[in-house]
Amino acid sequence: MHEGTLALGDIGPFDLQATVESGQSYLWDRDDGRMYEGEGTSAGEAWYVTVVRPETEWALEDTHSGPEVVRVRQTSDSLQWEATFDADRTLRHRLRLADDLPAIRAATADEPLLGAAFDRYWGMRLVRDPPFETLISFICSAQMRVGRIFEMQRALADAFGESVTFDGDRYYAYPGPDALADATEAQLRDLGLGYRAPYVKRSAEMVAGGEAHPAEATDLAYEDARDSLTQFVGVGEKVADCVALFSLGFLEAVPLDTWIQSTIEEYFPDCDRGSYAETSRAIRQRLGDEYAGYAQTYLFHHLRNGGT
DNA sequence: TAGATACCTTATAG
DNA sequence: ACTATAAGGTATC
Repeated sequence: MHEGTLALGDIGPFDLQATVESGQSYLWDRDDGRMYEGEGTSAGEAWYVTVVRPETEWALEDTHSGPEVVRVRQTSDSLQWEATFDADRTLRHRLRLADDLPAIRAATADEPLLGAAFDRYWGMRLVRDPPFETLISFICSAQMRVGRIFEMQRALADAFGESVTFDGDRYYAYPGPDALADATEAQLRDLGLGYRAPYVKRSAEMVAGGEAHPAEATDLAYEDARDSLTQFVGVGEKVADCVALFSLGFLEAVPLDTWIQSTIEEYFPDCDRGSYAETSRAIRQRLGDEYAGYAQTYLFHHLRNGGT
């Protein structure tokens, strides 16, 4: 068992529950099994656990080959973790612990609604999840409630993921491209994916067959990256923006989901330009260009939890 | 190119 | 109980 502690004094403002339960990542589970039961459910100092493949996140180094388990919880003054490997760098990377939150907030728009969102969830970070996992989980997110999206990813991992034991318990890694490409549409539908089942299978086949990989968009200019990501089946502009923002590090990406669209109607009506691309540009500029995606994520979480 | 419609499944409102 | 509606949309026509 590896373990470690990250002092909040070094990291800066951080909110673990908001970060992993706000609907940007569907790859973490609360250890008490009460993942995503709403705001009122106190996460307290609950542990959150996920299975990672360090070699896919650290392509340049690290020789780990199999899946590894890491769990983390937030205490009054630190982030505490336990894992099957040395998870320090992985956590810093995936939870974007190096982000300078005060500087990011200062660089976004001085709007009352946004200020309320920042105040309410101050410390929430964007995540940096692996590209394939993000691609598939957001294909699944279409017309789905956040709580059910978590369930679907859990079902996918349980059905097709590689297992690994940690501290006496069995965990399942997120299935890779090959596993999902080999799954039948019927199997995926049985997990409750509905019409998203063939999308998941076909996109997995594209990656497994070497035809394309979501990570390839990383080096493109933002809008080119978004366009490139829509080549995957089941990926339109909104899901492409989610992959760009929550995985590839395009912090200016603003996924135009139903919540943000209604927010635009109510608070920023002049930003509604008809098309996705033009409205996207307008709201991005309004929220603060380079960190507009951070602003979007705070707004989304705030509004979805009843904020006005 | 812009607009309308079908699509799986589940939960909640009426 | 039963139907309508909506849920972090996309593909197709």
